[in-house]
Parts: sequence; structure tokens; C-alpha cells
Amino acid sequence: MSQISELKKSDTKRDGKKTQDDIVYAHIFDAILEQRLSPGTKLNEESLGEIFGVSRTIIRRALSRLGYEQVVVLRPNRGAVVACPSIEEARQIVFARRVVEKAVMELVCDNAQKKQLEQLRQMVRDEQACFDRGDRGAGIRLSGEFHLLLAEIANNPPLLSFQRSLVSLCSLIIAQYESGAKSHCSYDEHFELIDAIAGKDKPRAVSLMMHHLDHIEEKLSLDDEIATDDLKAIFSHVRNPR
Amino acid sequence: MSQISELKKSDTKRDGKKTQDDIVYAHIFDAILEQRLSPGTKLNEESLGEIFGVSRTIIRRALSRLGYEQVVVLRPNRGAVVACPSIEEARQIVFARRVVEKAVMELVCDNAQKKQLEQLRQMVRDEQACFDRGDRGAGIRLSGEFHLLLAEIANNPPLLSFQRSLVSLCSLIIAQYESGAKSHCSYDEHFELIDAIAGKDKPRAVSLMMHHLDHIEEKLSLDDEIATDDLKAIFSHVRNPR
DNA sequence: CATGCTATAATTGTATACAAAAAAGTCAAC
DNA sequence: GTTGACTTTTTTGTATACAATTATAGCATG
Repeated sequence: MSQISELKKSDTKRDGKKTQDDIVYAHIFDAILEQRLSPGTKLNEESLGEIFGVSRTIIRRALSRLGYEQVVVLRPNRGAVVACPSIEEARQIVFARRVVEKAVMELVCDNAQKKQLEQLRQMVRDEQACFDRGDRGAGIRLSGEFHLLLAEIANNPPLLSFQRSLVSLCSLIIAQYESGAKSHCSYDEHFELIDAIAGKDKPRAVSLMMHHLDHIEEKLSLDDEIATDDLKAIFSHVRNPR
Repeated sequence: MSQISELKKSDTKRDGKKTQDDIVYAHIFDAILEQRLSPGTKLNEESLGEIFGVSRTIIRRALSRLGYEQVVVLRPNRGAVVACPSIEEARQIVFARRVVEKAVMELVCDNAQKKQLEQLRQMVRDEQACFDRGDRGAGIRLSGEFHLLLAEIANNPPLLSFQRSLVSLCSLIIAQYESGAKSHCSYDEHFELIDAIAGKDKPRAVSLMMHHLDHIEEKLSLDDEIATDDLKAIFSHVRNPR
């Protein structure tokens, strides 16, 4: 509908060296992380093309990349929709995240430099500021980026790339299943994590992280039982990839 | 150069429902797994298009998917090459694989059905047969697929998709650094793994798997020191993404 | 008025044309 | 014969046109 900026070349918004599909990808990714795009939303190629002022070619690339990351589901001949993980899938995603986050925490405890600890603290302060001023969207995104920064400090690119996918999937899950208005991933816990890292206390760091992930999973268990009159939710266990 | 089959529609080779870029992707993926494509090989879009009888559009999709899995490196404006992991990157990849394989083995010990154990055994027998008859390429591919089947049995799609990327990267590493003619991933060890799984002996299964991965890593250490007159290898630690 | 069929519109899949960038080749100067 | 500027060729990036597929609307029938 409304063209947001006709990004084209010389787009200073983010970096300038990135190619166009990177920019489109990042915009959609952020929209999902900030929960401005809800699970199940259809992503029409032509509409997105008009919005970003590029051809479908570029949109298609961005969507397939999001598709690899499982953040959107690409249904052959039927277009892309924002992923809508079932409760079972959500559990599998959280499990995978436990596996990765454990490894990341151990690496971070070994590798973290003082400068990086300060970077982490600054990010959590920003996150806190967002929630304080009521900007929940940006807060949620920064919360996710905190976990990505951890994976970056762990200094293992394959794990980082996997983590990127898992973090955005978790954001989707939260968007779908978070019941109350409670902060889904409190910054207090993030500060505690940083302290454990600073003290190179691996067991504590890992245990805090697992506890952190328990919070997400608890919400799944709760919502597992509540009744709903939403057909889509009721039949969400019916795998319908096509 | 030579068109291999003009796949187009009604291609019965693999499945028939898969889309064209899936087929191209699978062909290139297999070629890498079978080490018919060596690290560093340039992947020209037009040539590949002629080979598979499709347009660059399809090739491009397949290459970006491989790029997402880090199996090929996409250099902006300079095309795609088969990834050529440095020793450090190789270590990071093997580390990530330890993390995933450990989780996979634990899940498999919990979940594996008798039928699936038999599937695993059959696959290793096939692998053995390949090596016995001297078809090293197919043997290596089946060896990789054994690990993918494990991840499938673990029943965690995100982990499986990550494993897919890691297994092919490991195959690349082996292609690059394997010195002797020794089997890189002996089927004996695979049979032992299956026995541990059948006995639901998690600690043993995990320990066998770690040992299995040690073999790959050992080769890195060895090759780390040997001299070479190959410029590309000598400067392989120089990160040159563009 | 619900159901099923047909025609039409909308959307995705693929090929191709052209623009932009990089690589390779040419040739002069030292 | 090596170096460096310039030209040509090749290759990649993007837009667009058309084909194939799916969704929608209209209409007839029970």
C-alpha cells in the first residue's frame, strides 16, 4: 500500500553496503520480532514489493530466506505466511534453544571480554528503557537481540545463525501464546545472567538461562489447556503444509 | 555443458512433487556430500542453468539456499563458490556439531522405535556395501545421511535443519583436510552407536558420538602443521569474504 | 439457502531482458 | 617482461513478461 521509503541505493537507514533483499529481510524480520506481524499473516509478494518499492524478485529472496529460518512458511503455489507454531512445535523450538543457549553460555563464560560485558549491560539498559517508556515492541526486539549478542560473543558463527532462527521463532511463540501483559523475558534476569558471566560462573549462568527459558515454556503449558473458540487455534495441531 | 536430464516436470528421479529448485538444490548438495565438488569451486549461474536445463532464476534460488546453510559462500557481485572452511571455522563447525549430536543422541535414545533402529542398521549396511565395492562417494553421502536420519528420529525439526547444514559442512571439511585414504567415518562406529541406542544407554551413546567427532577433529590438528605449497591453503586463514 | 460447477480474477512460478558490476584482455610505457 | 590504464567481455543483480496454479465469484440446481 504505502511506500515506506523507496529504499533503493544510498539507503542510510541501516548500513548502506547491504543489498536490497537484506534490507527487506531485516524489515520483515524486525516486524516479526517486534510482533507487528502476527502469526498466520499472509505475505503477498506484490503488496510487499509496492511497500518497499522493489520488484517481486527481491521480495521473493527475502521471503525464502525467512522460509529457511522457518520464521515464515512457504506453501508451494500458495504464498508465504508468518509461521504459526503449534504447541508441539513450540516445545521443540524451545528445546532446541535450550541446547544452543547452554552451549552459548559456556562459551561466553570462557570468552567474554570486559568490553563485551559492558555492551551486554548497555543493551539490557536500553531494553529496560523501552519497557519503562511503554515501547513494548522495541523492548521485545532488544530482548531477542540480547540473546543474539550472547551468541555473537560465543564466537561460533554456525551457532549464531541457528540462534537467529530460534530467537525469532520464540518471539512468534510469545506473540501467539503469551497470555498476560507480563514482560515475557524480564530484563532483571538478563542483568543476573551478565553477573554470572562476569563471575565466570558457568553452572549458575547455565541454570539461570534454563530458568529463563522455563518461563516461556510455562506459558505453553497454561495455554495448552484453556478453551478457545478460534478454529485456527483449535485445529492448530492439524499439520497442513499445503 | 552437458545437460543431465532436462528435469522439468514429471521427474521421477526423486519424488515428483518437489519443485525444480529443490531438485537442483539436492543435486548440488549431494555433489558436495559425495565430494564431487571440491571446496572453492566456482558455481557459475549460467553454466549450472544449462546443465540442469533451467533458467538462472532456479539456480539462484538453489544457491541462496545452499548459501544460507553456509555450504556455499555467496560473494556479492562475485558469485557463489563451494565453501572452503579455514581450520578455525572447521573447529567451530565441529564444536556446533558436538552440541547438536549430543542432544540428538539423548532424544534418539528416548524416542527410537524398533522399526527405526532397523532403518538405521539398513542404512549402515548400505554404507558398508558402498565402501566395500569402492564407491567412496556414495559411502560418504550415506554416512552423512546416517547422521541426518538420527536427527530425524530425534523428532525435532529445527535441530534437523541445523544438522543438515552441519553435516554437509563436515563433509566439506573432510574433503579438504582428510589426509589418508582411511574411511573418514567408519561404519563400525555407526553399528556401535546403534547398539548403544538399542540399549537406551545414553551416556555410552553420547560418548561414542563424541569419540566419533574426535576423529574428524584430530585430522585438523594434524593438517594444522603440515607444510603446503598451495597458496589457497596457505592463506586459507585470511578471511576474504569479498 | 446450501451445494457444486464453471468462468474469472488474483497470485505464484519461471524465463528472459536489460542494467550494473567485475573479470579478462589489450596495449602502451618503462 | 612487468606494470598500469583503458576497452571489451563475462557475470551477477533486478525488473518485467508470461505461464501455471490457485482463489474467488457467479450461477444453476436440488
